[in-house]
Amino acid sequence: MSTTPEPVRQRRRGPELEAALLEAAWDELVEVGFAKLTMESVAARASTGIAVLYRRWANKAELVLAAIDHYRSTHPVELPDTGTLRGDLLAVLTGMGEARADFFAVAAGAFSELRAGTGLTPTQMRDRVMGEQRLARVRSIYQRAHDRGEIDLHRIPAAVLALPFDLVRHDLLMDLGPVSPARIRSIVDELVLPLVRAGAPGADRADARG
Amino acid sequence: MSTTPEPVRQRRRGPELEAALLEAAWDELVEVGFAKLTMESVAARASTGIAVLYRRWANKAELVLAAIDHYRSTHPVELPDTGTLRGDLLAVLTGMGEARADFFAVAAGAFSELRAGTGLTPTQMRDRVMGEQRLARVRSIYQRAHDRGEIDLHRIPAAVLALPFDLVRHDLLMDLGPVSPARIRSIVDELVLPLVRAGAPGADRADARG
DNA sequence: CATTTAAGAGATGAATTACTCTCTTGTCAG
DNA sequence: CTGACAAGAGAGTAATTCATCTCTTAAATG
Repeated sequence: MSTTPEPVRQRRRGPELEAALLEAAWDELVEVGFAKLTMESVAARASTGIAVLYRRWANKAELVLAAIDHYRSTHPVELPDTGTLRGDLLAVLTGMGEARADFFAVAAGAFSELRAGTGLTPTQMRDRVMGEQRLARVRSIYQRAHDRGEIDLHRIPAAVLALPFDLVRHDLLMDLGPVSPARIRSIVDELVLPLVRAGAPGADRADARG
Repeated sequence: MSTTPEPVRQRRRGPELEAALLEAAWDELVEVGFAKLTMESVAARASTGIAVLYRRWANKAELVLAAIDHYRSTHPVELPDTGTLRGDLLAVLTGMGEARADFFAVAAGAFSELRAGTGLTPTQMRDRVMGEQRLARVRSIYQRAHDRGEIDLHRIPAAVLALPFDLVRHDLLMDLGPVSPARIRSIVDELVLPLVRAGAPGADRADARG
């Protein structure tokens, strides 16, 4: 009976509190957007006071930037391994559409105001918000397809490799909502696969074989 | 000597004044963005008072929306006729990159704040700002190529036709600046043309001819 | 247990700004 | 020439909100 008296924590502290603050800020961004987000609305949503926010971030722009970073790093796009290039592309684009729908809606809305608040150039701002990875992380998908002999990587233009991700990003920005499975299948089957197969091993004039 | 005394107009009126107001608002949008644009800054730039603005537009959101409309309709994307699909695409994409660089930078920045101010949904907002044309206007380029026998229009997926414009739009949104000629050539020569030729007249298995 | 740190709560200052109202005067219609 | 309309100029209001500061008290540290 004399076990630890279970310390009913009444106050969050450190990383736990910080995560709660950033999530509150993110939720405010999604619901009301950058302009209508106030330090008080974030503090109220996190059930705390604005002093707690200013103790960590110098101003609204810094807080929002940190909230965007936090969301991106806690909601990564999964890199699948299905065994085929087509399967990998369908999976990663679907994951990207889901994991990044809110992200692009928020980032697009806060972009120019954040620039004004931080003094960064458009390019700096984009790299800061997007994580400046772009093609880098997904390259492994193409590398595996190359190793399997599905494609000849060094014969495929970079524009082709970036194409599916550019288009999903485009759709996310234009619709500010999820990308339909039909659209993803169209991108893969009608655009990417025909283009990569034009440069597939032994496919220079592939059809001339028959 | 008794010619008309050349009425030195001291006050702009009607359409002339309205155009000056909308251009002043647009310039403010480009220079300082939506958040930092104030009714007073627009009025000052147009050398008038804010009452003149409120006599025409009920609030800041309406003014900005009108300024965006005005810019789009006074800066249309040229639809060239060069005689070849490749030439037409290069020309129209170049024109789009130039005529729409500022446009996307401004529209992206004002988007979410405008939504809050007007109460429109994201899709309504997009159609309002973009003019909901998208593919419609440029279809004539493909139609002419079809009539010349360059392509077989009804065998080409819609995603292929939209591709170049989606990508230029993507680049404009991501870089918030002009699209390089090299990138446009890459889009046309490495992506669009290989895809449309896959569906060109008598090209099902074209290379089997040789 | 004593000490330090920071969380919770909120009052306050200062600046910005959307929007209204007033008044004078130039411009157009009849 | 006259009357209606709106441009030009600006004062003023009301609300919002970023940011600072104070004070009490819970929780971590040794």
